[in-house]
Amino acid sequence: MMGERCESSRGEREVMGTPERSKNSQIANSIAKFEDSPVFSFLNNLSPIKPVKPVHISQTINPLSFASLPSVFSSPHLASLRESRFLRRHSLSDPSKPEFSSNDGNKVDPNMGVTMNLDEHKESNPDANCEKASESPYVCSKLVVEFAETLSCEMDIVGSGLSGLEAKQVAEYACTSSAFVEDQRSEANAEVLGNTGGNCWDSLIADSSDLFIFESPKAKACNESVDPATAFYRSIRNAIQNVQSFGAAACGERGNAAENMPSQPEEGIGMIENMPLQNFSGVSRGMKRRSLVFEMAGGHRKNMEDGSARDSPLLLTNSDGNASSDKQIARTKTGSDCSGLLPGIGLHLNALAATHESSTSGRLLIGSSSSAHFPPPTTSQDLLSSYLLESGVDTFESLLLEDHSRESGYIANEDINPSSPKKRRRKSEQGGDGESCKRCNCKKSKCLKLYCECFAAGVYCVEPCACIDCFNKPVHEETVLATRKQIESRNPLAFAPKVIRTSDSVSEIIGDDFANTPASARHKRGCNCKKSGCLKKYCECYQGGVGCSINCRCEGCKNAFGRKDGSCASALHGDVEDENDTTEKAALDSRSLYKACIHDDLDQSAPSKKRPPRAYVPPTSSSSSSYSGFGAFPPPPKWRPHLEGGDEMPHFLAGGGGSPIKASSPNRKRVTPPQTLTGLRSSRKLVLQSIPLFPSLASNQ
DNA sequence: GAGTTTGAAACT
DNA sequence: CAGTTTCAAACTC
Repeated sequence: MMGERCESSRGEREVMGTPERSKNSQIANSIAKFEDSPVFSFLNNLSPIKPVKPVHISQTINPLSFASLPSVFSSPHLASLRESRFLRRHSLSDPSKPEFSSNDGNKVDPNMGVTMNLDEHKESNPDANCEKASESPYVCSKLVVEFAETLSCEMDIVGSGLSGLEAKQVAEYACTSSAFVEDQRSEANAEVLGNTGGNCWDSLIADSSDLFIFESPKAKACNESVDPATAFYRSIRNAIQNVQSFGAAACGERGNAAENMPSQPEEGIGMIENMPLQNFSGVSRGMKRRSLVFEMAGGHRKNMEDGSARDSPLLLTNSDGNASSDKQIARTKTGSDCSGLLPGIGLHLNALAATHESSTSGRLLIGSSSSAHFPPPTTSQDLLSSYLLESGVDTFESLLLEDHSRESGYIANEDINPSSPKKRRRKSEQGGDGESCKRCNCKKSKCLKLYCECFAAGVYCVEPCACIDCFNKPVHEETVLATRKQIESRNPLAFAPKVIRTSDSVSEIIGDDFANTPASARHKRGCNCKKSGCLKKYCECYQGGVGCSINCRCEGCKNAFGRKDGSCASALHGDVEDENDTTEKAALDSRSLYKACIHDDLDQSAPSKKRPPRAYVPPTSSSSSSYSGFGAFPPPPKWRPHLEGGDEMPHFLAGGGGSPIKASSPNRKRVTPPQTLTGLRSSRKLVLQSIPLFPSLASNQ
């Protein structure tokens, strides 16, 4: 019967491996099926295996709910990485392997939502000690693989330190080491264990190692291993620990790290054990946030890993039998989240942010701002993240102003359910984090056009949306994807942020001559305003908080952040000759906004009578630590209006130069290559260099 | 809350 | 490619 279970689960996983057919619901169903099955009940009664609350597969835009997917923008490189990883992991858990032919009845499907007590398992398995010898290095090697792959992905995206190739080589090295250990492990199993039990345990680890809270004696034995993979892993871990210690020390005012470390030594060790992976995964998680939404298709494979292994409630307790909390589950999720990177332009931009961040700060990207779904900083790595944030390095997200401004309302604030769209809007405009409360109000577009802010932002509509006949929901995934694809075919940058802006705070931190960066350099394209004078939020430039540039075709531009003609934003200096009250108000707003922004770092309350454009809401003091990464409301960027006009534009947005993306701008808005990029510093160059990672839509079709 | 204005997006 | 229509947000009253 147990063998059948293994077979069954394998078959199911193979099905799940088919992207088109692997869905969250299937995962949920499979988990539920297992838990509801008599077999599960039987196991539950006979063994220390305990059910764990299944992970809820919600329909919200929870990044953990949606696997990343190879959307049309998915990077081939990453895809290959993911693929190789997938295959490797799959083979490791291949039931056809000798250990899977075990007659032992204690086989447990990796996909099952169970908690397994390691000690109990060992007791039931007289060869556990032998298994310890063979398995530990394997586990470590798995970690090495996970980490190295994560590193590869991260480095690939970040573009700093190691090149993608180098990182990949690291990953390959790790894989080689892993294979070596795997071979040894197999031999050991064959020699010592033969066909006896406990081998499904190996498969469990193979499939779920990244999820395990694993600090059993085996893991400790792992630390004693001398295999190169383990050594590699250890060195990396130590390095990161050092950084974390540094971060914790630097965050002394927030409480020392020790205070925030778990009281349970085991837990603490486990945390450290998992730190490297988690830290990277933190970054990736944040990055994933935005694009997860439409990534269903590509997420299937990931679902197989994430859903069946990582996101499954499968847990291993440590030797003390301490059940790991859900929190730990989240922490233990590995950095393989990189698979979720770069699914779409938004993601790429997230990656850009990260690139910019790492390249400018010269620091390894460790940790990220915590997600709203994640616990507040209570661990050393969280402290480190906080440190980074407080150091002004909180701006992976800050680059994504437009994304922020749009997305911030869609993901994080699901607790607001105003009675009417306008109330909702008003409420969002009045609330402290009001900007994050926006929801769409579409009536005719079915939320399948760029008119819909949710759709345009790459997120599903959520309940608080007041849209009518909305199709922008997970249940209409195929429609959404098809529509999105269609739109992207028309304009590959349709879902790109309308305004790209680097982080002022970062610039300040790194000493960038911020004033030398024209606001227009961040334009995706210019506005086309006729009547608003670019002084109202009708104007995308104004709304985005950047000045107009020659890319704009606006008439009578009075953009407070920089006029098209390149003149300084006179509105900011009070010399605007307003033609009417409206424009005057706008100018006042702009002044207020400017004041608010320039004092942002000191006083994060906007003194303006009206709320500034939502993209510029000064962050609350707590936002940096509580806001959730890219998709979920990045702390409003610390910014200043850019007073210089100009016509610089990122390469990739310009659609020229080395970018594979040709922006066929609707309305034929000029999307021209920058005439000069002299103002771009090295960090920005790195950002641009990473753009070619975005495969054009055409290349994927 | 209803109605108007606006400009992006979509369409022809 | 230019003109027109549609659309939903922004805005006003």
